[in-house]
Amino acid sequence: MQNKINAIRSFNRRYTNILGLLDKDILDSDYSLSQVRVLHEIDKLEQCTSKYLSDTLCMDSGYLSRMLAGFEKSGLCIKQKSSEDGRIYNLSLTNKGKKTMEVLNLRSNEQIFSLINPLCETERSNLVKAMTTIESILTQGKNVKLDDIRIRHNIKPGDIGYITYMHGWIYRMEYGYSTAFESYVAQTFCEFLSNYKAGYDRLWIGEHNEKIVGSIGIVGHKDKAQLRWFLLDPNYRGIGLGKKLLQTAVNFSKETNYKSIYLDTTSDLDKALGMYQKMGFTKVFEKENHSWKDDLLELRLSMDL
Amino acid sequence: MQNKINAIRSFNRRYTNILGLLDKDILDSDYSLSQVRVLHEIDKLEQCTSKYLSDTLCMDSGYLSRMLAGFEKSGLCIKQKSSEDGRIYNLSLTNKGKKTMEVLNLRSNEQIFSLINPLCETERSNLVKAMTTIESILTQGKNVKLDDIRIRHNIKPGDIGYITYMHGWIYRMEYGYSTAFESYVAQTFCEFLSNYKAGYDRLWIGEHNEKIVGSIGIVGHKDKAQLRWFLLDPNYRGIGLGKKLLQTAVNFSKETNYKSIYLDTTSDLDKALGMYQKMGFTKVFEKENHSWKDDLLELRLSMDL
DNA sequence: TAAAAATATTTGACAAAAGCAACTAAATTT
DNA sequence: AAATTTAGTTGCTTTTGTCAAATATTTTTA
Repeated sequence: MQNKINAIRSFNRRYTNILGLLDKDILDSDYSLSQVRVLHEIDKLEQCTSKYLSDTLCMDSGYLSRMLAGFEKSGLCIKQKSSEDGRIYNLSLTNKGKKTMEVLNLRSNEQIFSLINPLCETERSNLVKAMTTIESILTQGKNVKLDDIRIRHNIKPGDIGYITYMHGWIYRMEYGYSTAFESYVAQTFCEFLSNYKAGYDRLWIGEHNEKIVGSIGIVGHKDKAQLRWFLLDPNYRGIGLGKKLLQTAVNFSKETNYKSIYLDTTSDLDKALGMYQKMGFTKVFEKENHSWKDDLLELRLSMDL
Repeated sequence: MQNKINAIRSFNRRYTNILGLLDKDILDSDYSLSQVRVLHEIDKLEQCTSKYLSDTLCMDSGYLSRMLAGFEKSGLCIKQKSSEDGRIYNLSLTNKGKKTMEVLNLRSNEQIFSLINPLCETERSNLVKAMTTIESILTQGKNVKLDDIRIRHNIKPGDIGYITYMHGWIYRMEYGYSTAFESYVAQTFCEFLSNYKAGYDRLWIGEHNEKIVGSIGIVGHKDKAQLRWFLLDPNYRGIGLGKKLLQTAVNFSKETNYKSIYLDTTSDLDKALGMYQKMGFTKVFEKENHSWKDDLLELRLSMDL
């Protein structure tokens, strides 16, 4: 634990410096960092109040009041007394305010550009993935919407390994599975890729800012489609991504004229089980399997298409 | 590119808030954030100067001068005129200053603890890994020392997939290899794990804050040891990690009484090639291989033990 | 239903933080 | 030896942020 705390503190110190450097530039403009943060919030929200700002940005309300008065005086912002509650003033940017934000955004974009410009494409991507990971963990997946997730089905270098890795840590964390399970997953991917037939086999990958957060696949066996590798990063559950992936795979199976679709799963994956059943899958048989964990029932579910 | 910039800006905004919350607490102490940052730097460095502080922390030298005078007055810090350069004053903490830092560190640790306490162990680990990734990318691997890297050889869930993933993106980035290569790597791991004999086969993993940054393995074939999966995260090169991993694998092979050690590599991995030759490996044969890329020579190197 | 409590915002007074520019003293370059 | 550069200091100023009290409105309570 102490090692982790030290690593986090080290990161925080470094990142404080980086943010400081980025903020320095903003200060070249006529606005201070706090002012820009406030303007950004007003711009983002339709219904913004002073209370909201002081809460989310942790600013003194008196300080804010004066700042907002300043914005109003310089024509960036207008205050409108709420019709429902006379204590509240709704804040919004004027056209001038919006233009100002555009300029500030442009400058900020340029800044970030020059930060990541020296990096190669892979590094940039890894950087953004890591940031996305941090955000998703610290916000526990809130603030992510289904539309933010892109689903693709071209397989790129790194995908297979990363999805195997996800199977490893997620099944370990949630169900206590051993390395043997991950090895089994790797095996299934080896088979998948060596027998891969475009148009009949497919792997879908759900990505948030290029970071893989979910997967599902279809493997053809004559007229039957096998559903595999259905997995969601725990911080991306509850937004409908699982349903969307499942639907995508089922739709593909229908379009490809498979007669039925089946999948093997285990008794402890109750959440996924419910999703399968809702989609129309029914149990075909069950048997015991102790490869990855004790007391495990292996189930086969199937659905006619 | 714009997507990445937006993601980074989103992260920066969120992290500004998080750091702000953490800093709030520090301000409960008698010291301001800037003061704590300065004290921390003086504590960290043996030879610290005002110039260094104003450069690294981006602070006004006049402001710093006064702050340092304050520290001296309250007995936290002493200034000593340099014997080599009369303009320079070396800064160091007094015992009182060190004790103050201890208290501040303790408080900061508690703060971070309460930040990550609600998370589960895997999330904490993933958080730290992501932070380590960001630091390593933005500092291009500077500031990492060999001692920071831990080498282990127990295989944990996620390891196999992650190392496969690393092979995928690194060989893609550096040599343009296709997904076929990653699939081949996955295949080798499947074989490795299904034939695994403790004491004869081994996989070493180099970790920085639990993030995998390098690997190497030995697979036994009767009296010959095969060296495999030698890989370094690009941002962790040049610190001697490659040499250490290679040495570890060679030592193990000697101790296990293998008569010789061999490896297969390709002509384009010139850096690794040099390392192998320095270690005593010599070329046995070469042949063409176009599986992963055009115009590739496959080489076998070997060394008697 | 009127008084009390809570909430959103404003205002005044003030202190701390930060920045700029001119300045000293030592070292380096010309 | 004079000019320039560098490290750090000092005086002055502005900006930023805080605290407490005040105002206006709404909600709760008796």
